[in-house]
Amino acid sequence: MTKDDVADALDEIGTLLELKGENTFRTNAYHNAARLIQQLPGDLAQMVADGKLAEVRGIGEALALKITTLVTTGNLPYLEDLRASIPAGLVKMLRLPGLGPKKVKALHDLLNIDSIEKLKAACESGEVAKQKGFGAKTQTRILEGIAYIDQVGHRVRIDLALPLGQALLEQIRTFPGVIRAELCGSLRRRKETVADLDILVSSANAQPIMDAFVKIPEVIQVLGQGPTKSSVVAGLHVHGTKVTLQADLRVVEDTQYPFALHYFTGSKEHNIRMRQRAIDRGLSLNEYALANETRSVPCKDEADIFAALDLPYIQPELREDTGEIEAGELKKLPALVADSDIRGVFHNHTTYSDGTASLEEMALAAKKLGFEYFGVGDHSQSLTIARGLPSNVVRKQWAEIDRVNAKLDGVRILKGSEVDILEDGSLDYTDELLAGFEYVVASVHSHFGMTEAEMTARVCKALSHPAVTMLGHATGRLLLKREGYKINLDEVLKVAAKHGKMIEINAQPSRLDLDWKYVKQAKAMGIPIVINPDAHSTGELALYTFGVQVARRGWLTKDDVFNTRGLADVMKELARRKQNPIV
DNA sequence: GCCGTTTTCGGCCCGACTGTTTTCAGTCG
Repeated sequence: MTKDDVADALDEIGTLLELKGENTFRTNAYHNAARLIQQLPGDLAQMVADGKLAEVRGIGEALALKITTLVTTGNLPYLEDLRASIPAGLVKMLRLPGLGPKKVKALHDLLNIDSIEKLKAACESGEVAKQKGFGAKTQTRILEGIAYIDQVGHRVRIDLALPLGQALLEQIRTFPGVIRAELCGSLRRRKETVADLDILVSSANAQPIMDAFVKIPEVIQVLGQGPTKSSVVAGLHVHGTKVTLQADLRVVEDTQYPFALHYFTGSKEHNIRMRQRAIDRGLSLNEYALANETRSVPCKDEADIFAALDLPYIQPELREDTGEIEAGELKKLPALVADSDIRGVFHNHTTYSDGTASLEEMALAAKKLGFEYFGVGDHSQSLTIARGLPSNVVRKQWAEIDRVNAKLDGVRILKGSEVDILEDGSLDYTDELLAGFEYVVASVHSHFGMTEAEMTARVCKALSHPAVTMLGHATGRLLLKREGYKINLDEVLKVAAKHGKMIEINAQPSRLDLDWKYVKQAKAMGIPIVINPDAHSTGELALYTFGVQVARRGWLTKDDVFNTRGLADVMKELARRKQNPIV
């Protein structure tokens, strides 16, 4: 059982207990434990075996026992019993906006409703509105929610959400009376996907801004409008995709803005820690102030708030309560890598395989972005669907690279390949041909259905090959579409560290693996990370920025990322690795 | 369910908005 599986089980227990009407502090303990497990570094089974589980703050005797049962047996009778006692439809009903555990439980107790279908029928017949605590508006809202959940009740990738957020923000900034305005929430923390947009504005007069906001052309529906907070559904076409998201706008006084900015940036878990920190110092922190009955600490920006709580400024990407508070106390927060640190890229495609631009076009586009090197990583021969290169074409490409390099100025093409890791873990070219590349990206593109043990062994075998420089997209996931293949990344990282291999952050916004939680782990193990756009066109080279965001969420500094090095340094290191592979 | 130099019991972050209410519970973030 993976950490994610265990976390899912604990989350489910928390949710089911909520539906039973349990004390929220108890249910929160489960949700909190789920988060802790997910972000735990190292091997969970090993921790369980060593009896180290209860040492984690937030996991006590009861949770340690349940987690141990889950990890060692693969299931948990306590969860099975809970599931059996609560209809699965109730959990689905929780996804409807405006319906929480209390209302879902009431609907079940009063009207025996245990599915969205039954709920819809009961609303349409007017039964729901007759119940105590419910009314006509709630009934309508539920029906709207059932329709809404099909359209927008889902998460959206950051590359699609960001343009919509920025479109709204730009218009809001032109409203009269707006002093400061920013996108907050998970978008500001640069999560891979977001569920909604949080927009914060400071102004002396909120009402006109509220009124103007709901009239923005992108606004499809107004969900709610109060004196300082409005919620809408907004939509925009981004690269041909219709993006629809809920957007919440909050307006505060300008003196309150830093507190609100911090508050609405989250994460919730980070905020709870910060609040606790304020309480420890005899103060109360909320979205308006850091104060108590006798005094209020003025803060002109977020840095002042952190300083008032004896912390250095913490970048939004780190605010997940995964150690940033503790690192801040010790003055050990990383100086995060930035877009401007990236000097080149390694994993890209040209017209030789499934790219849309020539070698020279790609190299010139890379130069335009300020890169010193452009690494070609076209597909290898067995990936015929992507026109993988047979060995004779590889040699032809090398000759062209030499010709183009001879006339290029200020950018150099590096001879690489994205070599398939075959079913048995061997590589898709002969050792002789592999020796001719300046570097090799090894990736899995086939047989996704293997067991975890098989896939782990396959990738680990490839990583032990001396010709391999780095591992390409580590899990093969497609965000919001397809789970990655089953693989034990803890084991893969161990093998990568042992053989001195690098691991890629694939910057395609639809992929973004290695996931940031493992990026952090890889850094701790001393594994160099490479940020690759996996560009199939000149325009896609710019996607590297989404990889930088993952790197930042994974606490990486410039020194942790291989492609922040200049051309001379990179060529020297690649040559050194070829001379002395660690096997 | 967790946690403890105020502790092994009694706390556990906090405010806006909505709808169904005559003062507040539930939901949401």
